[in-house]
Amino acid sequence: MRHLYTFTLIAAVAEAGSMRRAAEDANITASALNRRIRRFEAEFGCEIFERLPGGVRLNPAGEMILHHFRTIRSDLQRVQGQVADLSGERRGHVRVACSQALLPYFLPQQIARYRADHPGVSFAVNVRDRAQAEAELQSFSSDLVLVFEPVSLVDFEILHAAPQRVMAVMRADHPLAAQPEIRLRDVLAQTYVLPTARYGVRHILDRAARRLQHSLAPAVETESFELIRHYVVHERAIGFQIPIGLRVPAVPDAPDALVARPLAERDVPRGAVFLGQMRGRTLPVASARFALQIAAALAGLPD
Amino acid sequence: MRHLYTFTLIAAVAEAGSMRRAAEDANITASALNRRIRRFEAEFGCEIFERLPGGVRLNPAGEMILHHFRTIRSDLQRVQGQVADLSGERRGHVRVACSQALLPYFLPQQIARYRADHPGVSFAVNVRDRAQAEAELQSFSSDLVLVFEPVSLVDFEILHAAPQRVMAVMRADHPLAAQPEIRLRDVLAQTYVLPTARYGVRHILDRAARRLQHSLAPAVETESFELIRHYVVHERAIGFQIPIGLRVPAVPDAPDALVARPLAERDVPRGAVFLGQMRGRTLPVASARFALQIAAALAGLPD
DNA sequence: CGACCCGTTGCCCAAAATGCACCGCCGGCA
DNA sequence: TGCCGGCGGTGCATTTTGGGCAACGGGTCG
Repeated sequence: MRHLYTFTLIAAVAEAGSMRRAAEDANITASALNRRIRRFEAEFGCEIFERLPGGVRLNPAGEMILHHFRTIRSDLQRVQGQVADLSGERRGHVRVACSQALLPYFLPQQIARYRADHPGVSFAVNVRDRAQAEAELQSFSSDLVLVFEPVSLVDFEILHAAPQRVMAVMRADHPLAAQPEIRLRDVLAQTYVLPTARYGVRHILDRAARRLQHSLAPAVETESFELIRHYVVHERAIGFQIPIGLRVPAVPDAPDALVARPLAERDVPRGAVFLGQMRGRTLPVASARFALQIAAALAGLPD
Repeated sequence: MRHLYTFTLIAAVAEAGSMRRAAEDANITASALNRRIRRFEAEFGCEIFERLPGGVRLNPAGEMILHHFRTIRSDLQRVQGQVADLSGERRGHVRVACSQALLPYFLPQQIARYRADHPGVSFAVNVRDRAQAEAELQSFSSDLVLVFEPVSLVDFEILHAAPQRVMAVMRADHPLAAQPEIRLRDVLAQTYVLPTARYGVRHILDRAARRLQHSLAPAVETESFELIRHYVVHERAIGFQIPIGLRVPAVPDAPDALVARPLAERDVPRGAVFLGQMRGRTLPVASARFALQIAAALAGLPD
């Protein structure tokens, strides 16, 4: 929208850290940009940037302005969505940030189901770790977040929480695969593969290991759960994942097939997948409806 | 602010019901205004006015836009207030809509007390009946509402409720003045003066009378509680008011002095003065602090 | 000290917004 | 029925706004 152009530029400058760089990105000259910002500051009543040698940085007032901007922009999009909705178009766009575990099965299925009813609604799905996901909400970059074990819950309004046990993933012919439930100390004696500290699974395992006076020594540490999953086939190691990210047969049909066994709950407490939005925000219709569907689906999960 | 000019014009057109009249008020020509609105509609994606012979009217989409505008305008003012606050100026403006009963004693005292600490904060006080007050909140024309017995409570977020008995007001030499508590049927046998149906006191009395299979027949019906108060001196009638709007001696010092006696609670249930704001809105600092003070003062009221 | 990048400003011109005159339309009224 | 007045909308000349360009002063870094 035309009337938000100045705010867009302010956001660009804040991100770039320099007017000249932001001006290049926005395809205008630095002088024009500079004058827009100076004019806004005059109107608003105070400067919103600290001028430093080498660039600019938002001051506290500027931070507030930027937040205000993001609020009204998302609010305007919501209004536009509602208007489209009342003219019967039922269009919209849903932006979701989620943990890796939601990618292979859960989200594709849910999105497809939603789009079967509402083909006019498009989706943007971004993979984010726990901390990034919450930042996405605060900056209004995502409407919904679906994440295992969120970090701070500041500005995070919980729409639903689905408990998830941590599962050990291994080849069917792995020595531990015979047990229906696996003790953590048995895992520690084996070769195992872990996600990095940014992820909820690792966080839970770290705490559990600390309680056993152990520290974790993974053979491989990675950001990719897909790598974990494939790696355990090659080295007969143990990987970890939560049920929502798994679809493996209880009875394997081949020795190199994957099996998943829950970790004993007395060793490793269950975590939860949280569905959340920005606190206090009114979601666009499409996002709100999708959130309802997700919440229902999470509630219907086994376990 | 410059970037809200179009919205301001839209609001003016919506209020005036005609572009030409709104253009005159805004000191621009009708053509300029018309083009602004047409351009906005093109940008926004749909028309926001119904074109009628004789003028225009907001359609549902336009109503949403107007509400959006009022939201962001008030939000921007809040941000400006916060910015001023963090630079230590402690300025602000508080807009209160209230019932008549709050005018003579309660609000003047509270405002004076607040301004003693924060002389930079100014106030706007408007008298509104119960329904108008709630409309003021919805249109962001007032920050706070202080009203006896609100009507619908739609979008009305209750910050505090202070119970208030209905008091009968009369001359000290009135026959009923001897009783410490007055029965409604005794009142009905006398001459009495009532506020109109818009006011909470009347509403409560109407219901109470209906329970006694009576209907109210006031000698005088008026919108002004001040008139009621002065009238009962002249005709020895009975008036009504709530304690917060009264400051009369328990023991009168002259036969034409006013006395107030509570109506028996088994006849007339107590009502409440509600302090409220627009639901979900974040108030400017000054308004929020003032609301806290008012809530504390209401909580400390006798009875 | 020079090279470089930064924010900022004066000058000039293009683009956007406005004012003015005018059109077609519709309801009210003689 | 035809005229009048008010309405929203449009073409055109004009004014205002905003952007591009070049240059300045100030700061850092090599």
